[in-house]
Parts: sequence; C-alpha cells; structure tokens
Amino acid sequence: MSTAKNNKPTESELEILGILWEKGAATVRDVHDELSKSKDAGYTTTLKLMQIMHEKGYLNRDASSKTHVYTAAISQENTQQQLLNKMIDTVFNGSASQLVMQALGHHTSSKEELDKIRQYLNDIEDQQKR
Amino acid sequence: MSTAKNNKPTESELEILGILWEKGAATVRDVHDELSKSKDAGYTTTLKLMQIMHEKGYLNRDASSKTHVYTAAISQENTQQQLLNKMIDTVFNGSASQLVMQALGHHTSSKEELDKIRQYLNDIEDQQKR
DNA sequence: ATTTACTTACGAAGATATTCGTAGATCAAT
DNA sequence: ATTGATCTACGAATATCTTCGTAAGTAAAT
Repeated sequence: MSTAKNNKPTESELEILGILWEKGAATVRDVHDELSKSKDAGYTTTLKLMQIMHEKGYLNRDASSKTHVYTAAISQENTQQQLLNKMIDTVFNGSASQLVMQALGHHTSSKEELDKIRQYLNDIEDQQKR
Repeated sequence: MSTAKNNKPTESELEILGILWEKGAATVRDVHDELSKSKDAGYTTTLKLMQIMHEKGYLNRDASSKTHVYTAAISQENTQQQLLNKMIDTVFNGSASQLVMQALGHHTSSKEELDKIRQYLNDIEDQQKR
C-alpha cells in the first residue's frame, strides 16, 4: 500500500478505489459490474479509467494472465486523511470538531457507534495528558 | 440562504464560498485580495469565477452600484452536509463514525473541543431515547 | 476634457476529466 | 480453422474547469 503520492484522485477514480478497497482485488469486469449498479457507463470507459489510474500509480496491476487483475496502490486510510484535511481546511474553517458534529448530527448512529466514539475521545484525552 | 440546489461546487468555487461565508458580503476585490494570500491568480480570474457562480445560483449579487456586492446563495451547513454525505458514501463505506474517528485521530483537539463533542454525543443519544 | 484607476463583460485558450468507438489479441467451443 | 465472446490498447471527441487578455464603462482627480 504505502505512499499516497502527492495527487488526489478524481471523483470517478474514488468510486473505483472504493470498490477495490472493498474487494481487495478485481478485474475491470468486476469493477464495472459493481459500478453499473449506481452508474451508467460503457465498459471501455471503466477500462480506460483504470488504465489511467494505473499510470498515475493509484492501482497495481497483475498482467500475467489475459484478464488483468487490479488492486489499490494507495491506502484507504491515507486517502481518507488527505480528503478530510482538505475538507476541514476549506469547508469547515479548519475545525475538525465542527466537521465531526456536523457528521454526527445528520446521520443516525447506533448506540454502539456512539459509545465507540466516546471511548475514542477518552483515549485521545488520556494520551494528551501524558 | 435556502436550497443548496442539486450541484456541488468545484474546488475553486469552494474557496470563494468559504470567504463569503466568513465575510458575509464582499466585492470581487475583497474576495480576490483574501484569495491572494494563499493563491496566485489574476483578478479577472476571480471575477470570472464569481460570475459563473452567480449564473449557477451559488452567489447572490447586488449590482445596484458600479462595484457589485456578492453574498453566498447556498448555506454553509447545506454544502457541508452534501460534501460529507458523498464522502462518507464513497470513501468511508457509508459509516459516519468511521469518518469521525479518522478525523479526530489525526487532529490535535483541545479539551474544550473534545468536551463539546462529548456533550453532543449525549444530546444525540437522549434524543434517540425519546 | 484628459488622464488614471478602477470596474464588469466577454471570448477564447489551456488544462484536466470523462466518455466511447474501433482495432487487434486471446482463447474456448464448435 | 472459423466463430463468438471477451479482453486490452489506443486515439480522439466531448465536457468541464481554470485562467487570463482585451474591450468598454464609470467615476474621481487633475
């Protein structure tokens, strides 16, 4: 996985990355089928996109068999963090907690999830005390 | 403020919106000066951008005097929420709490902020009980 | 009234992202 | 070995975003 490079994936690229993060490894056909559920694009469009992503270093490709197999070359965590940082910066006036509350406010979360977050807050605070 | 329409602002548009959300109302000159602190673009570039945003319905414009005065036509909250939702959907596997924890984990937050979030969690839970 | 210092409007170039048709390779089944 | 299904590579059209030069208007100061 490693380095998230310097670039940021486009909207379409993120959709593909999302699928690959979930599936782990997949062919163009796999990705395209999954994509088709929510979108409406030709097969070669998906193919081209994934080729470009490979050139950019976003995807690894195993070309040993006729049908190539792709995996994400940039980690989900890194990408998430980069997008979050930019978003906090440009849209949330630099305040992470503002983002957090906005995210919580409009999403029904289970008690378990809320507890998990509370636990997380405690951990952070403990860590800061030391 | 009202409806956040169907569209999502581009990166550049968000920068301008951010400034207008903060300032409330501003001329192209105002926005451009502010923008220049972090960016390096010509005056007419900012102008054009704001004209387009006005056409798209992102900005209101008072053209009664020679120098037009702009305000944001879409609310910060709505825009934040739309961007958050898309992000949670495509990058965080639909889990808001995953986003929340990722956001908290890599940002140093003050005790006050953390408390505020905790309070917020309690409010949400109370609300759900009823 | 001319100059100077702004402004907006407009068009168009440049950059980037998205889409897809077509051609050629591969392989399994007839 | 021909057909049919599926794949990759490639090029190019289209769409969208970003940038800026130029022209024309306005208003204050000389």
